[in-house]
This record gives sequence, structure tokens and C-alpha cells, in this order.
Amino acid sequence: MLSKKTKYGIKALTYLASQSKREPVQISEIARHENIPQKFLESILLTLRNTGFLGSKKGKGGGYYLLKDPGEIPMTTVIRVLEGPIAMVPCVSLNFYEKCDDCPDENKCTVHKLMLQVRDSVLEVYRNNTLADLILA
Amino acid sequence: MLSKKTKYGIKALTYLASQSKREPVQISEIARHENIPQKFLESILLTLRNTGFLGSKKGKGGGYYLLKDPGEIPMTTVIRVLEGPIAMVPCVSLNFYEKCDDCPDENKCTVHKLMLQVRDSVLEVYRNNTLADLILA
DNA sequence: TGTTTACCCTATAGTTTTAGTAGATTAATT
DNA sequence: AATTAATCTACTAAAACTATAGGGTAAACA
Repeated sequence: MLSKKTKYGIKALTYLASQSKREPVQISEIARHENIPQKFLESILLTLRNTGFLGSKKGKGGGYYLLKDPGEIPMTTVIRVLEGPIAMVPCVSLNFYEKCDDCPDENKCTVHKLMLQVRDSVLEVYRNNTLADLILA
Repeated sequence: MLSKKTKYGIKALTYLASQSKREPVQISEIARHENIPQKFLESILLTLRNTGFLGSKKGKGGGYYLLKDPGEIPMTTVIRVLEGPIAMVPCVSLNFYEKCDDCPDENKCTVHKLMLQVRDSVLEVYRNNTLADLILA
């Protein structure tokens, strides 16, 4: 299951990406428009800022804004920051690899074999979708 | 992340599928061979029995055994029973559909749009893999 | 200097996961 | 009939994770 954090984060990012002007948007506006609990959204936007996706401006006229072009932001990076590893099992993770406690030999593990395929197919979807791709239509 | 329940369940199923003879295998043997906590495995095998994957025999010489041919068991059905919905979000689930609280219009939801693609690609992997496919090499 | 906004820290209720414990039930063997 | 080897059932519980809420701080702007 996708966590609400990730869900809300994607919605917020695409909302910012769909803005005609690249000017700061207030948290409250995003929260209202996307039906997200404001305090929760606050913490999400903060992590998106700390990981280089968003810039922010304080005070009147302040808010959050995208730092890059939506077409330059693949969903792989978004998902990894918000949700964590894309792989269903650490032993098939590219960026968060970890050996399993059970399982003496990964090459003979049926779960490993299956989840490798899942990882690859999911990865391809995320790679083929940027923020810009999600907005249209 | 895949739950250990699912991981252990798949391992147990493939272990049973790889048996040359279709005779009852004891829980303790599976647990030992696959490094699974026995009591945990016990409950997993029970749900696999109650959902029609396994048969069981009590008493001496008893144990669990596959009811169908491994080639007749697609991973879609295994995953759905052990892990639940394949979709990352209820609003794109085929078997467990549910509307989102936020989100007035699914067709305009960017998360929906992305997760539909993810569901389809994952589903294809699970459909193309039966228990028999996981065993070989 | 007052208002508006993001920023930061803490707490917490709820749920899910991952088991462990204790004992009942069943069936084959002796 | 007694013994033994299994599955079955129910209850419990620690630990981790999720999804929030609350309250105060700091910066920008007018």
C-alpha cells in the first residue's frame, strides 16, 4: 500500500507543477485544493524541500515552489524520497540493498526471483513518468 | 514492502511445489529448510489451507501438501490471499476497489493515473508467473 | 512594528506486523 | 487401548509504523 504521505506528496507536487506561474504557493492553498490535512502536508513539503525538490519563501507572499522543470523530475526520485525503496524486498533493491536473514543463496530464492521482475517492471513505469506526464489529460 | 507473511508463504509454497512426491510435508521440515519461525509458518499454512491452496493431514505422517499442479497456480492468487490487494491504492484495485476520501474525480487524480500503470505492470508479472515458473533454475 | 507565512519539535492514538504461549484435536502406530 | 506425532485454535503482546495534532520560533514584508 502507498502511504498517505506519498500520495499527498505526489498530489502537492503535481499541483505545484500545474501552476501557470512559477510563484510561491501557500501550504493552506494546496491543502484546501487537494483535501490534505494541513499539518501533515506541512511536514511533507518540508521533506520535499530538504531533498531538493522544492524551494520556499517565508512571510507575506511566501510559500512553496518547484525548483526544476516538471519534465525533469522522474517519479523514481519522488517515490524514493517519499515512500522509500521501490523494491518490495530489500534483497532486490538498487538503492537500499540489504541481504535477507533467511535465504543463504539469493539466486535460489523464489521470492527473490519473482520480486526482481516486479522491481524491474515498476521501475520502468516510474522512469517513464515525470511530473509533467502526470498533469496532462 | 512485502510482509514476511507473504514472503514466508511463497517460500513454503514453492518448497512444497518442488517436492518430487505429492505427499504430506511436516511444518517443522518446511520451517527448518526455509528458515521460517515455526509458529508463524503454522498460521500461514493454515490460511493457505483455508483458501484452497493446500490440503493437510493430521496425526503421524501428516503435514501439508499442494492441492493443485504448481503450473495451475498463478502468483496473482497467491499474493492476493497472503498480501491483500495488488494495487498500491484502493481506487485502482480490481478486486478490492474503494473510492478515495479526498479526490472528487478519479480521472483527474495524478496519483490514480500513475498507480493504474503500476498496477497493470505488476499484474502482468504476477500473471506470467506460476509456482512452477519460480522453481526452475 | 505588526502581520503573515514557513519552520521546527514534540506527543500520541491507532493500526499492522510479527511473532510467542498454551492447549485441544486428530490420526496412525504399537 | 495407549502412545505418539501431528495439525488446529485461540489468546496475547511487543514492536514498529502511520497519520495526525499542538504549540512555539523565525523570517520576510508592509
